[in-house]
Amino acid sequence: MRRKVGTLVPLEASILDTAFALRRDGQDEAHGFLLAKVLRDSAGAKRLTAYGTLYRALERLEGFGFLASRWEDASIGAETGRPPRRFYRLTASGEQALAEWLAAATSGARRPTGRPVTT
Amino acid sequence: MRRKVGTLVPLEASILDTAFALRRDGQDEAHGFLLAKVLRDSAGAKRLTAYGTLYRALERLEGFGFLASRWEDASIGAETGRPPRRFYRLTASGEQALAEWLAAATSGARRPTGRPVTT
DNA sequence: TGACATTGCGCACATATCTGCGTATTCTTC
DNA sequence: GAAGAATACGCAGATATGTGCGCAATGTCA
Repeated sequence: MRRKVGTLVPLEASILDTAFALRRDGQDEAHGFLLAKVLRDSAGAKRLTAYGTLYRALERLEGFGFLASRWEDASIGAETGRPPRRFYRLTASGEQALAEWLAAATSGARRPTGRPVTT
Repeated sequence: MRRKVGTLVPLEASILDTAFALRRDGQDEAHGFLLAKVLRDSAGAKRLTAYGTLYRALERLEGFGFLASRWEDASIGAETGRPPRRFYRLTASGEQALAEWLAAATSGARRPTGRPVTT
């Protein structure tokens, strides 16, 4: 898809947007699986059918410094029989990148998810 | 299937047998997923298609005191992105139960897995 | 031996993360 | 504007464990 440097691809913008919305609702951190669910529900539905896509996007966003991640306290995962979760948090530059993307989007192209942009 | 009290069902015997064989090969402990693979390979193939079945059998065996389990050091699971593993170890009474089952099996009925009984 | 109760077993799915591979889309360059 | 390069996306599968549900197999009792 060849990214224009310094730009977000729509999925990345959706992720940052979702992380932003979750934080506004008191959820400072969210793991990939949760983000996937929220995205799937809120977005025009069929968005993000594959998890691999999301996890790779999260990796990219962390690489850009737009998200920061930490592993869930490992001792929790055991005993629950649940895989360990990786929590992502929106960074200041991530927030800025989102704002810029939204600004660019309103002045022309398409909007992030298909759902109402964070009000 | 209604178990005759104090008896092992074939799957349980297969598990204990496999755990015994693995220990003989230097593997003191094994997690469910590994046991499933070994069972699937060694047994007459089609055995144990469902993991749920195995995990429930492991639970039973632990309840009987024939297996003891411990969770893998939790910090390992994170960073690898792999679910935490639960390691099972054959206990003395488990070994005895297996021996009794084998004795009962040779004097009449079917053998554990379909594969050669631990030589 | 036949009826009934018990329970093991298989199937499907949930929880989380990640990798490989091929396709499709986008950007850049001529 | 078209050709080519870069890469995001979807699909499939691996790694581990667990639960819910219904059928089938087994043991017990009359």
